Amino acid sequence: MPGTGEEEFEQPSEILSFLSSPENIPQKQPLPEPSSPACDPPTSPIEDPSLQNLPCSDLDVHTKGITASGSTQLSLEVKERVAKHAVMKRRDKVLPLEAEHTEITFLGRSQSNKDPDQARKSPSASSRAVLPPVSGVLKSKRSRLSSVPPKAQKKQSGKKEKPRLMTPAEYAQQLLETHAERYKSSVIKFLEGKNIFYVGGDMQYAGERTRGRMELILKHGGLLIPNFDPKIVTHIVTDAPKISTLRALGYSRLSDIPDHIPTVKWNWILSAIGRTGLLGKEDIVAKMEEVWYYAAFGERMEASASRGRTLKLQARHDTTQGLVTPGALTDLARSSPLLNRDLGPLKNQVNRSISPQPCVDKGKQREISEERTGKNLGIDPLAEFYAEARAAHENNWSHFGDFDESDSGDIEPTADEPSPRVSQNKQKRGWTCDTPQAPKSPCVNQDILEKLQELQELHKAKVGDEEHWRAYSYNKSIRAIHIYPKRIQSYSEARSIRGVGDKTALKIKEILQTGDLRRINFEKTDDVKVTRLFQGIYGVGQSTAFKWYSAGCRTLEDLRSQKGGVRLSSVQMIGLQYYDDINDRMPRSEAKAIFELVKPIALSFDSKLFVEIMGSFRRGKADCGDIDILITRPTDDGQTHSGVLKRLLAALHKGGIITEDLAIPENLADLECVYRGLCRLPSPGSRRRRIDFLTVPWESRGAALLYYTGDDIFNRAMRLKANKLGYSLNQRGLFNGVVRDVKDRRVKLNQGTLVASETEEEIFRILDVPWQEPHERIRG
DNA sequence: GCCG
DNA sequence: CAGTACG
DNA sequence: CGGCCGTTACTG
Repeated sequence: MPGTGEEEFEQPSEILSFLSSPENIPQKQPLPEPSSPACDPPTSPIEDPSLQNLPCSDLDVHTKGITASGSTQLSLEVKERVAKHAVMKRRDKVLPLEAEHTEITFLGRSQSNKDPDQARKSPSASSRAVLPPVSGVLKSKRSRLSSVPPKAQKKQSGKKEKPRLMTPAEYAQQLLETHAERYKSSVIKFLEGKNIFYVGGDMQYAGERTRGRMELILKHGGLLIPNFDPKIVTHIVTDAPKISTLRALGYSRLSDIPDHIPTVKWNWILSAIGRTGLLGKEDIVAKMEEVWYYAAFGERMEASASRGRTLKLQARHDTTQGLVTPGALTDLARSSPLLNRDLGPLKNQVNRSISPQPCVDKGKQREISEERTGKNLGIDPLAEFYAEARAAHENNWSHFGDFDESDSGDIEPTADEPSPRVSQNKQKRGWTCDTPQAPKSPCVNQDILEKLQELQELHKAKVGDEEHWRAYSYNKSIRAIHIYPKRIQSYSEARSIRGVGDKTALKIKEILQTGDLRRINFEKTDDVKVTRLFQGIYGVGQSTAFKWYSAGCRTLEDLRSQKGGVRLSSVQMIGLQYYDDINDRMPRSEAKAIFELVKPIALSFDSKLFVEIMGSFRRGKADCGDIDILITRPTDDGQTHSGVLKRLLAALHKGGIITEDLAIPENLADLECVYRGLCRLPSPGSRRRRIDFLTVPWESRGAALLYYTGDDIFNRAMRLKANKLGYSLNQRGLFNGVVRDVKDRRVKLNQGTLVASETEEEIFRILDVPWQEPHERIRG
């Protein structure tokens, strides 16, 4: 990936001439072998590395924490609404328009209109609100990918800790003496009240990494303890191996560490830093109570876990009373609650996509942004570390089971000491869209998952609604099990998980007992295998696949030779031709490269266009199945984007970027169009990639962003919730007062009134769904 | 398939 | 209209 | 027992 993220797009004209240069001759892809292994449909995509760990409890904290009273009220209202709606439904299935709701609607809209600038001031807004082309989503993504230029921070840190060699203890001591002035910058002091002993590894020399980390600890309100003292220290933070850590502590065994002092990895702090834009201080602090999750050594985990809330009290006790905590620091922390995003340009880059609390009410938000505008801090010496934190946050580094040591015998929290995660997981209510999920990649129930996934795929390939919903159901159980923290031990434990019913629990039991699931081989019949193969062709579903199977076709070659008289549509023909290309995912960088060819062309037609890449790319995935591009345009000058898609497609065709059309909108001049096609990089050997364009009216950009960002499961969950609340949500907006057919609830008799559509957060808020960044919207 |  | 696809 | 996203959009 090319680096800095600062490079500007090439000039449109250059691009155009490049595109039309004769050397870009599309080359034919070889046809895939009939039974090539790649024929298997893309099953269970690797989990997104960009996921973060937000346990479900965030929901609670969300609503009671920073979330202002206003939104709590909204919450309540939503609850009432659900109840009311349920009753109404039973009676006559007609939805009332409530007066109180109109008010909310009004509030919602006024928020988005009143202060359009505000979105821009908030660094995270770029991903939440639609912005003019310059500061779009892409930019924030790019800057995140790139590493922050180290120059700026070197300068400052060089000034302070000259070449002088210091031990970590000495450095810590020095910091303690001098830091009060230095860290008046506004960040969330989530380490306040915590006395931290940091072990970097080398006890003789405090390296750059150690020094930086120590500064970060102080910067976030933590108290750095130079020399370990179990009476003072509340947390040990270490990335060093067991031996060196023990040496630093002066102990000989891990068990010598007092039980009340959790020993956590640096990730513990990193992940908190990574959340500073997403959560408020209380939320982060609460989050950090889950020290067991970041345990540095497996065998120390229980000690940390059982400590639980005693820690909080104790920490407070130890510190605020006497120990250092300079007053100035505390004051500042208090006066600037939510701020770590305005630390100058560098910092902004790093944190740009972080969002504030979704539900923060208007007044509060203004407060914050005003406070922010006054500040003018220079370059943050710690920018590099923020980048690191950001990355950790997004890449889900700190997950359960990620221990440096191999001796993790009893990772499992004991049954009588259920981890916070367990209770969260057993949540009995709530919508799928409400809770950001962070599946732990090495899942303790991996074997079960694999079997169920296999079964799901088999059912998915079959014909009929019944099978369809069966597969759907498997998907839900799989997700539930994936986030279940413990190894499932029994039928009843499996049953206790929401989404796992009798049948699945029985299957799990069989897997536990025999290590196998006979049902899989039972279902894995020849027709399913072939059907699955055929459905890998774009434009072929269960129905067609089965038809072809019935006609005697068994391989892709059979289809090519039209065995049994089967006929392929033109789209299916293309799908067959590029079977492997279409079914493979592309690296994120390639999606970006293609997008960066496309965007300037569009902008060359009209510089006011909003052109953004959506889908899995916007969700931060490392690989993308396709490229989804959203196009719209503000209408404040009386113009629209009508017609640009037509021109754009023509240019892309001419440039050999778009090679095949799969679906062309009926009227290319409409403001709202969907185009699907294949494209490729204009370089030799490049493969065909799926590309989609979606154009929408400017007013519905929020709903469109929401829809086009996905993922699919998240969207369905949002729409389901909307429906249950009496709304209707689609890519055009959130509607209220929809009257549905009494006989068939799915049929709407009127389109309802528009409630929200201009910004994503508006829709989140009205539906009372905690705000989630694109990368947090992964449910599949 | 699961859930209400 | 059914089938397929999109997130 | 009915619902499980969308009066989604495009193809044929």
